[in-house]
Amino acid sequence: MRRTKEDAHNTREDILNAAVTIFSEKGVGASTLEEIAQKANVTRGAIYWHFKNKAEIFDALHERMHRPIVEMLIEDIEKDHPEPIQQLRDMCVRLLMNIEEDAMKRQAMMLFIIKTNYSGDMAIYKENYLAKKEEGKKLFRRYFEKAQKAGKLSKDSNPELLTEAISCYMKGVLHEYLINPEGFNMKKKAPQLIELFLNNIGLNEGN
Amino acid sequence: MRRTKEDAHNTREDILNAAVTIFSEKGVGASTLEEIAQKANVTRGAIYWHFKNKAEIFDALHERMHRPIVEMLIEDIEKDHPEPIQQLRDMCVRLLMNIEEDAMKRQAMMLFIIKTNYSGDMAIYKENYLAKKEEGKKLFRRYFEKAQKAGKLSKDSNPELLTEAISCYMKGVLHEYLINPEGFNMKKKAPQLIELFLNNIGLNEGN
DNA sequence: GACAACATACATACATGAATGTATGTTAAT
DNA sequence: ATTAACATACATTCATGTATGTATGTTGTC
Repeated sequence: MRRTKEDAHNTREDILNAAVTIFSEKGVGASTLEEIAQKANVTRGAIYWHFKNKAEIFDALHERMHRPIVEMLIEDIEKDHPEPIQQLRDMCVRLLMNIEEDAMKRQAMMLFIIKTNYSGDMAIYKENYLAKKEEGKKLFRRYFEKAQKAGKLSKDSNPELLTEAISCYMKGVLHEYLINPEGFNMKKKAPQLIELFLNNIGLNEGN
Repeated sequence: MRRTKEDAHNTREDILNAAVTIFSEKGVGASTLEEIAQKANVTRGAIYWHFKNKAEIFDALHERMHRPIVEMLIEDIEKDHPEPIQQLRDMCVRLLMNIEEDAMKRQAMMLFIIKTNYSGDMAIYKENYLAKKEEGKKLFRRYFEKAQKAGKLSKDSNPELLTEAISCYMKGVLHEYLINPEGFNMKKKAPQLIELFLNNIGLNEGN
């Protein structure tokens, strides 16, 4: 039966929210539309009304789930801070902690780093994933550029390489956490791991 | 018809080798026994003669694929070296390079880090994965312990934390490489990334 | 040594269930 | 009255697991 536009919008949201949960638990490939429908309290017919297939659901999720994390970084880098490396350090710790606390962000990371197999039907989304990853790296890079401009990074530092390194490290820490959340004490480890790495960057910090 | 024991053994190996390739391309969940059978030039009947199901193939692969990497680390750590941190540095670089060059090792990493969704039927293998990961970490730790004993690590260093850090970092670098091998220049980046990282966590050469 | 009986190592055929996509029915908004 | 937003029914395909067929290695008996 026909519903209001608001009801239809809510149904679509329910489907997407259900999909996030199922996808991030079971992986995209092993999730069925029936499961998603049940989780959303609708039938598969409703899913097919709103989306062409599973891949289109994934597509709809893609941007919306990256956004909060990207926005967090953008918001932070645009703040004035006398010590950009310290700023980056705090940001990394905060990001890791926040991913643990905020289910939406955690599911986003789980979905894109662990639970999506970018081959077969999903291969077309690898470009999206790589683009988003590159976007995140550019944001990290801005911290180093800011530090360099402020003279807080030694002359022989290479922002490109530092960006690459912190990206790898953050991904590694996240992967370790996401693969076994109960076995990884994020509150304790995030500060330790990040400080260990970022402590010696720009040894003229505070000069 | 009955074959020789050697023929049967060869068939089993063909099946396992085919499975590695298919699994590491398509992911375990999206691989079918028919594909593996075709790759191995046998029928599904042969697979069912040798293995109960897909999971049992995965099980058979588990130990054998970790072994070369673990052995590489064991062999290295057991060598006498006056500079254990330098030794670790070289080992990390060599490991990354070797994973790029050696298809077996690369497929192993691809399979266990990227292409296996440890949920559903595969959830029972998560423990195996975590155990192997822990084994690798213990080997990394031995470098730090060796360095500490040789007085090449400062008194306030924490081998546990250093082990955790290098493990996360190596995983991050590998993940970056494996998700997009064509876009990652391992020969150029591995030495740079490893040197930068170890320098920044206070493991400067010549300490 | 010859040969029959048995069993192995597959190949092929059959049975089934699950998931997807499409068609059709229903009902309420517009 | 029309049509959107679903729910339900139908059709199809695919992958898995099981059953059966085939032919050759192995072993025991004569």
